[in-house]
Amino acid sequence: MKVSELARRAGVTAETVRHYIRERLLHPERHPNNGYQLFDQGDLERLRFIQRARTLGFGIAEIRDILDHADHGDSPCPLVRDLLASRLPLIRARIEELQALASRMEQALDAWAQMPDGTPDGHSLCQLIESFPEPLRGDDHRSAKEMS
Amino acid sequence: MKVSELARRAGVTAETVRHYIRERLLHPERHPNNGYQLFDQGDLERLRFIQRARTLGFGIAEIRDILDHADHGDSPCPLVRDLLASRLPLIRARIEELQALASRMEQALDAWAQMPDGTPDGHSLCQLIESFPEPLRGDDHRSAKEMS
DNA sequence: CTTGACCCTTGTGTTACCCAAGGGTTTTAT
DNA sequence: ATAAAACCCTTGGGTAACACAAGGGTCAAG
Repeated sequence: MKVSELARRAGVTAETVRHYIRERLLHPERHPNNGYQLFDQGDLERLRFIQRARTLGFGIAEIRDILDHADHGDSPCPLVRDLLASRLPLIRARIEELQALASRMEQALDAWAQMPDGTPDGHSLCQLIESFPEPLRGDDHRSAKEMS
Repeated sequence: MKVSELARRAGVTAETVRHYIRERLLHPERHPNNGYQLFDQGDLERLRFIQRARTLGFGIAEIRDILDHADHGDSPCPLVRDLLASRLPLIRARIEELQALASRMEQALDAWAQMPDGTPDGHSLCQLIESFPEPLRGDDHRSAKEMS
């Protein structure tokens, strides 16, 4: 099958497939005449594996490592376990950040009721935001547009 | 004060300050002789405002809008409220995604105990990942490295 | 007067794709 | 058979919010 069909069967875009090829996660054959990239059932399974790994939070470089191990006949499972174990706490931390963020937002919206939103007097930009505590240091945010 | 001092007082790097200048969130004066960027107390407050807005999940473009409104004498509060209200559900959705992700990861690590991780037989890459349900469509992930 | 500590601008890298352009190929419909 | 639709290829640029390095000017202290 060709790019678009593989993509359709896996439920991704053709661009995504081509991206994975560029990143060497997939190694399709080439039709000798026209240079088209050709995939078989194994590639479809491989792509589905990639998708599952992505939902588990693995990055492309990590998936490439996993696949390379497997391609060389080594079991990638211990690698996967370590990656999973090391990332889990980060995810938990991220969840807490976002929960704190959501709380602040709700708090802000709730507080809106008893605050005037008149024109700023030259000192205040927006009472609502200005009344929040200072970030105090530490990586926070990196959250908004990421979510599309 | 100059870039580094402003940065230090606000608890960010000088690079971040320069980035905000490039993005027109800050408009420092220039020392006529050497071209150094000079900030005053108002800029420090402005930078702190930006930090708080960032922890509330606002993007730089949105903060620029907010600041521009205020600079023109308009109250940015209604704008802020709308932005907050429209982003909150996205954040909640993102939290649920990550919680599901964490659950899958824990489930995977727990299941590890009763699974052999022998060399793949040519069909299985990693039982653990392959045994997961297919993504089934829908934007998931975008989570790992984002969290540094 | 020479370090060392800053300052400036510009350019590159990060993540996982999306999208457009320009140009060949294959399939389909007339 | 042929023309248009549909798909293929590669290359290059864009996204968010900075970090970092290079190359070069400036300034305060010893």
